[in-house]
Amino acid sequence: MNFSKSLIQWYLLNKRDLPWRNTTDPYLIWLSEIMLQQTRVAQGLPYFLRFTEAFPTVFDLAEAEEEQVLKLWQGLGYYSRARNLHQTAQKIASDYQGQFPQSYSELLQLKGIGDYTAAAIASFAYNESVPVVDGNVYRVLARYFEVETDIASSDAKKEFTALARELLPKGEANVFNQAIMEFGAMQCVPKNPDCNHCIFNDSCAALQKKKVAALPVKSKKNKVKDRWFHYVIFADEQHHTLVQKRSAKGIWHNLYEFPLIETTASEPEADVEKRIVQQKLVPNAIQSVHRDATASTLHKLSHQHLHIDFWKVRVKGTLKGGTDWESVKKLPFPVVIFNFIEKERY
DNA sequence: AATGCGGGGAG
DNA sequence: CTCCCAGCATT
Repeated sequence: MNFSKSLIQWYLLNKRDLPWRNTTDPYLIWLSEIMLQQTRVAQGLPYFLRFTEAFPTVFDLAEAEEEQVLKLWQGLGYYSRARNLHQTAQKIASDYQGQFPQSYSELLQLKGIGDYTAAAIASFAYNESVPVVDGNVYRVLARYFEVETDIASSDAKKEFTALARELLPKGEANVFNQAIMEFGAMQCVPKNPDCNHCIFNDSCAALQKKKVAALPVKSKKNKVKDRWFHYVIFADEQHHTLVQKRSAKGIWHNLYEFPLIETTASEPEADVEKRIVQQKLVPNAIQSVHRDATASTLHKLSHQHLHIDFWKVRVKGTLKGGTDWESVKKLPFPVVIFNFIEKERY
């Protein structure tokens, strides 16, 4: 039996039962695909369940406030996905009467939908014959066919897409695309795959040449930038505090945070304390300033290491624009900040 | 063609 | 610790 037929047969016997596989509703498929970009199924699944409960249809999502969407997305990361999701829902609701476009090329026009996601929706919802190429597909094909092209290079995408297109059985895009990704996620895993119990252990080129661990080739190395965040948690006489929405380009766009003093290097506590007092973040008289030593943490993102301190500042009177703690908890925050908020007792 | 964007799980 | 996950937008 050929590669594709074997793969589909394996899939039908071994596939996981996942909620977005029991539907051809493009809304649900779209939602799952956006959530699963660069995200493991185990991490995305609870979010998918919460989203579909909160927003059963694309109209429900379109009518929501962005803040509510971001709150539900809190902790999943890559928040531009949530913002684009919301924007696109509004476009589908208003320009398309709630009906998703039904072709790969039309789907590709929508915000947040790239080559992979357009192919996934088109094949899963409409069985259009377009190949999906994600991290799983790179790995499975690179190993089985011993493709040594650096998958971080620009032409790798074309090469692997062309290969996947050739392998796509006519009329079976839906099941084949699901199959090759599931195979990559469950069997042909990045580290220490169980090749002894693989259906392709007599035909996989990488296995025969003992190159499984070396494929796929991926060159990328990312430089990590260090940043120092000093968050100021004010508390006035009403036990209210201050939060602000991050509006600048960069991480956590449109999420909330406490007033922030960022330094380009680690600084002595006394210097930071001086900054907090001298910057006059609020007009109120300051009663006390101290760093919450137990809350300090190193938060690691893919490209940044954030050295985060939390400073508690008691002030006299009433903070202008202050918010009570229970209301604060309802806003969308980066997880590292939300973890602090949840531990905090007021 | 490169870079920025999150958070977490596996080894 | 490193790698990488059902990638996309921007430059």
